[in-house]
Amino acid sequence: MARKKIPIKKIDNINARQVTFSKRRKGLFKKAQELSTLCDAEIALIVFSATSKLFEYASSSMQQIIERRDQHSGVQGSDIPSTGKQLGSSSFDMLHKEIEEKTHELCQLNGEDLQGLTLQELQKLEELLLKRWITISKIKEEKMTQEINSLKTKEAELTEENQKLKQKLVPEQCFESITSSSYDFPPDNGSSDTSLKLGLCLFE
Amino acid sequence: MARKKIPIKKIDNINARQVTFSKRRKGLFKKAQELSTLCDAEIALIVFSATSKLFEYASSSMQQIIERRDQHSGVQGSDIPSTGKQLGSSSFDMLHKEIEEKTHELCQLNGEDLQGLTLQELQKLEELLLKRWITISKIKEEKMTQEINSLKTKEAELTEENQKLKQKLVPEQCFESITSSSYDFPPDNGSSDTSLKLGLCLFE
DNA sequence: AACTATTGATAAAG
DNA sequence: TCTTTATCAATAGTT
Repeated sequence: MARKKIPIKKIDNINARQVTFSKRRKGLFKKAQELSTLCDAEIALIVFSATSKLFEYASSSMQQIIERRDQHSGVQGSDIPSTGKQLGSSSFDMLHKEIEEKTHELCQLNGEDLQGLTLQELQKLEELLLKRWITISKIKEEKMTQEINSLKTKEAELTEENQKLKQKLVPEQCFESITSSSYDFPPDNGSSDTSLKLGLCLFE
Repeated sequence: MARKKIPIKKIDNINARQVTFSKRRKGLFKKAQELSTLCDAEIALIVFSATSKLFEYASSSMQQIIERRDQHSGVQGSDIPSTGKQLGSSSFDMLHKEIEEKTHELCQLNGEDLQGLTLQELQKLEELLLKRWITISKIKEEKMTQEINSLKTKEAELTEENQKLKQKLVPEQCFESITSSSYDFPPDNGSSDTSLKLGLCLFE
């Protein structure tokens, strides 16, 4: 590029590396912004320095672009049928629907005026969305845990009541069967155990 | 850049725009790769063309870099205490722990040799990780839904049995209380309703 | 896609 | 760090 051509390999001199990083980073961000403007492209650029400092550029919202990429990857190469939704998980469907609605709302609000916002405004918006997402995830998990615990408590109480009722009945009378279906469950193990031991094999 | 200087604004001519997009995109990716190599930086670059085609470069693993960025953002501005983990959601903790362990394992496996892999190898690795993540999420939700449904079924069956046992008892004898604690639940509403209506307000 | 005249980016120096 | 400047690299327009 200048006074001399340099080989593309890690610059040994720490100082020179720092200087080159500053210069080239600036250039890279400029090129990204130009490409975005000239060709109407949506671009996200994340750079971590060797010292772990974060620099980033996004032509619109960083989070939005990342999610868009996730969708692409998911649609392209996913061999996973949407099992979760096929089962009667109405509560999750409602949550997902709600999140999707809100995301859509956000897109509409910003629409094409996204270009008019400052980078700072966009970044704040983006961070806000991320936080919401995290919050929703945590709330969802918390709710599900609560429901599971609540149901387990109910089960235990009902089982206990059943035991006592049976004790009352047995010594005094009839041995006739009381219900048609069997409901003497084995001690709670297996299918109802929430713990998952997934046989993960990351390199196949 | 060449024969003539062009203003940095959206190129009107569609053909010219397409050509410029190809050329400058190639240049941008090269610059990103060079900066990464020269200065030991971790870089992720996502580009969507105006026609929604996805192009991406990542110096290591795209997903890893995005997650690293999430952590940065999260640590900086998160006002969310980790509520989920404080409650006794042991099953989730186990899942999270497992995922974290596997991710760590992956990092160690690649280590600094990440640079030695080809871009294609890295992209495959990255896609694989993303797929794993999606799979795990879906499996997790499916398992939880199954457990909730299973518990609800148990509850219904136990309740039915209780009803029948009570009918057997009541006409024949004793009005003494059978158990010490009360377990006459109100008809299932409120706390155990999995449906969430989160009062989301995305702009505050 | 290939060429080339220019502009733009930047390595080294101050 | 900022500026300068000599050079190299990218690319707009052309073929």
